[in-house]
Amino acid sequence: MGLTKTEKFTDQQNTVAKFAKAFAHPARVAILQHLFNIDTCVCGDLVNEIGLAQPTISQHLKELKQLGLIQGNIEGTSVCYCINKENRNNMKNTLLPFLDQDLTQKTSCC
Amino acid sequence: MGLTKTEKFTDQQNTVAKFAKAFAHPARVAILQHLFNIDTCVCGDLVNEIGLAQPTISQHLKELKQLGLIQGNIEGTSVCYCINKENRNNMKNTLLPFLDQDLTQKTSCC
DNA sequence: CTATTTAATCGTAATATTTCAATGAACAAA
DNA sequence: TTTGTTCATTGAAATATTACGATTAAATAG
Repeated sequence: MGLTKTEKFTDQQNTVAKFAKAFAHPARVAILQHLFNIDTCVCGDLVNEIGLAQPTISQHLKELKQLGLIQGNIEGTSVCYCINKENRNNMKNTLLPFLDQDLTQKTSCC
Repeated sequence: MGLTKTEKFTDQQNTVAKFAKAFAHPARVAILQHLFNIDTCVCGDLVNEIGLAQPTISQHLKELKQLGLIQGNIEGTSVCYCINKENRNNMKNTLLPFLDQDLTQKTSCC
């Protein structure tokens, strides 16, 4: 137990959940927000920006990278991260229809 | 450790993360989707719909209820669940601006 | 009152996540 | 070469999440 029964759900449902997990932690929200906001790419100043230890930030970056939402380029001793626009659009296109459904015609029974 | 350092983040970031957690599991995605889709309220047939044990579904429902996204009414021996539209709009208004940011003018350095 | 039905709760096991100190690897600067 | 900087990885501890059997609680049916 403690293990999600992925096979019980549709691909759609698993994909939505997977993308939602990306920003289901405030540190990853902060990282993404930072990368959204700046024009020029960020490097390790994320560690200063957010107040967590360097390995912690590194781990969150790894998860976002594995999801494909960000990518990193080595630049000398530092690493430059930025949004992967294509995958980010993917996420948008997956999540927006789920979030944005029109419920005005639905009757609330409770 | 193992505990999110909420105090390091802004209220906005914590709120986004909190709402994202709501559908960061495919079972909760399935529950929400089901409640979005039907006009009349659902009850315990969520257990049949999704293939998980009754206590497991009950637990996911509890989380969604605690977030305020759904509400339940007792109807005889069964319980009727439906979306709480106000809080659902709250979630929408919190998450959409985050997801839907325009990045076309941002330069990708990598 | 006694089943029966439905769903919440309890208890517990398994797995996942979050965090960081310590270490390592790659590069730059002295 | 040695030293310092930057970041990834490892290892471990703490906490959280997921899942379900067993039980309980509440309403209904007979």
